[in-house]
Amino acid sequence: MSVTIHDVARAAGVSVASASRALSGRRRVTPEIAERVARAAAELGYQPNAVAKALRDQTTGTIGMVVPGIGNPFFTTIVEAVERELQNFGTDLLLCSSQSSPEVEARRLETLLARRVDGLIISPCGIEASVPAVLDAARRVPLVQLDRHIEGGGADWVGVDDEAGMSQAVDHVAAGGAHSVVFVGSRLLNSSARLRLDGFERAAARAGMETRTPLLGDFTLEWGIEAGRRLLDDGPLPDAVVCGNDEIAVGLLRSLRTGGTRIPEDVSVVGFDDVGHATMCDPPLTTVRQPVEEMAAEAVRLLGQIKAGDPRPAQRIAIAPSIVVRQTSRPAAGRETT
Amino acid sequence: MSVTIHDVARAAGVSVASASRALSGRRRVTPEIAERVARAAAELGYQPNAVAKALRDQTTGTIGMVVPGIGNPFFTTIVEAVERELQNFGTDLLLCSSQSSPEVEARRLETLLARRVDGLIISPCGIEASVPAVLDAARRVPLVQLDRHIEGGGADWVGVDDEAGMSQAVDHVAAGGAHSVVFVGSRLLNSSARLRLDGFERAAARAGMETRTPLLGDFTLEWGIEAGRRLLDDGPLPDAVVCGNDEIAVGLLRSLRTGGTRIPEDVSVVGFDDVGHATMCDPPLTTVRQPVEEMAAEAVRLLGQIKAGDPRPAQRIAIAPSIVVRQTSRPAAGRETT
DNA sequence: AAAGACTGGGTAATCGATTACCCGGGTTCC
DNA sequence: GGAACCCGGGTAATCGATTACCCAGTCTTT
Repeated sequence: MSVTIHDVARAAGVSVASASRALSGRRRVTPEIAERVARAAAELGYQPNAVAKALRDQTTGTIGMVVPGIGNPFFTTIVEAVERELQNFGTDLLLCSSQSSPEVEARRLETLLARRVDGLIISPCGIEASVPAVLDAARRVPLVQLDRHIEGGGADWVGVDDEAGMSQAVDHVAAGGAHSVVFVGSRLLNSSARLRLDGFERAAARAGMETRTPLLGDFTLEWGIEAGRRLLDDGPLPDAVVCGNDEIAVGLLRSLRTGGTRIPEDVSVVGFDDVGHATMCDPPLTTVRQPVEEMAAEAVRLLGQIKAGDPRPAQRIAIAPSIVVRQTSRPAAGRETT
Repeated sequence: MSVTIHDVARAAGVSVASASRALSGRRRVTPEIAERVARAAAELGYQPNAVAKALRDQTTGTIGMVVPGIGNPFFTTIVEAVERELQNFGTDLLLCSSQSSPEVEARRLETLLARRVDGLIISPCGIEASVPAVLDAARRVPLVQLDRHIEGGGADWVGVDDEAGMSQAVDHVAAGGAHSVVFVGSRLLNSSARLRLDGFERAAARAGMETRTPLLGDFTLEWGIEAGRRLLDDGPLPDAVVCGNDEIAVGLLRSLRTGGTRIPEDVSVVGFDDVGHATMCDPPLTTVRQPVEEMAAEAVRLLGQIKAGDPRPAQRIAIAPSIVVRQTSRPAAGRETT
């Protein structure tokens, strides 16, 4: 059994109230008592019970975070960013994975709420399927959606302007001389998948580029590799491929190159996210960078502003991404017709 | 304010004791009361407060896990495996990153203990630096070390037999005809780094192979790339390179190949861990597989056996790894002298 | 010098769920 | 018919930290 404030008080020969005051410093005590309590606490190795404190204070000092999975490096970087950001507030992170399943997601939200987290940050795995669980949670505790979001405006959101990002990607390959472009992304179950495809299609139309039916699978390396093979099989390659995320782009790169395609001479490839290893694939990947630190900071800031139960209009904060040009795309200078 | 069991009891017109009994089923109540309580709970949307329950029961239903970082894919897979394993027990995981810093690690352990986790799983970031924090934590709560461990036998451990793994790696390249081999690993701050180097050196000596001074950096892709460049600069390449983990191996592969080296014709490369993308790099990586699921299951099982404060000799469970041969190493058949 | 303000101490209520303990009414058994 | 038991209900203690509230002593102020 561990040592409580009663033990400390007894050892110091004072009441629990004095012990608590001496330790928290929230009311003056005589130096004499402060000293005795401090010594007793140190000798006994007293460590306050956070559970009891949480019950009494009605606040746990934790926020819950639910992401589709930590296998995807984009989510691990955003989790790390959120964790760093929360450290400034002495708040701990309870991390859960929904394993891209709306049922698991709903269960995880339930247990986080039962544990009385002070707030929630979630990247919902489904655009429609996650609606009830997310809205229900948002009604009970401050909640912000980060990166992905549900349809409708029921809950706050911080993320990137997918439309603007896709515009940059498409305009960039167009400036590099591409006339035809194809999109390789994920099935349209979540908001990122949907908005990036939409953004791509609008941008391609605006740029007057020729497109084909998009290839939609998962946001994984495996699907990128598979999609590359399909492109090779399906006859003449497009001038450019714009991908829904970097995992797909890296996989695609790999299978196009093993198929003998030169990147970027034959085909330009652009990713999305700018995860760590985008710089380290071969050749280094041109991609649309998500300002992860800024998004995390903004999400935490917004979370702090929300007062539970306050019927305030939901905010949507879309941060502008920027393209970072590396070596999988032809530069604007080298304009050549195919 | 959220709905408590008192609200449910009042709505159902019974005492809190009856409400609690009806909901938990831990003592019989009349069907009449059971029914009324169930209806009241459903109507009010009652959800038990896990904080209050934890305080009363002296158990939180959570275990804490501390890993050096979730950027390293090996740790994300092992975290996922542990999470899956714990689900079977209705236990939640509180995940923390030590950011490879013993100070951060000690702080994280403190806050997990303050939150009264029922147990701890840790992969200590330092072999010596983590000793006090780990032993102190182990004294207060069931604790098992997973993968990495501190020196001495002060706390239980589940991991892989690094020595055996390295033997397999070295014997495999030797069987493929290699006469010289170099080790590329991490600086010797943690147990994995140290034991893998030791294992490598003993195995190389036993196999009668020529070695050079090992290259030691970090367990990262970046270091693998850098180490590859150094090998290329330092004159004639060895017949084989054995790496401390897969990240290093993948990076090394990349820079050796861009330097014009053929893999595995000129140099065999072997990794360690068998993380997901080892199959998907180019060419697919020969590596020593860690049985992550089994390790996670064993760690959870062991954790369940430990009774806090029970002075029981610490156990060390080393699971045998096995090499998985892919295409970065010459097969035993193709024996050729260089 | 008396009244009021201030200081620093202690007692006990509080947070919410569980459960030890008690009690009254109905059965059972001799 | 009366003692012993069982069953199912309620009251209140418990977990540990914080703090509202109270009180005694001291300091100010007029």
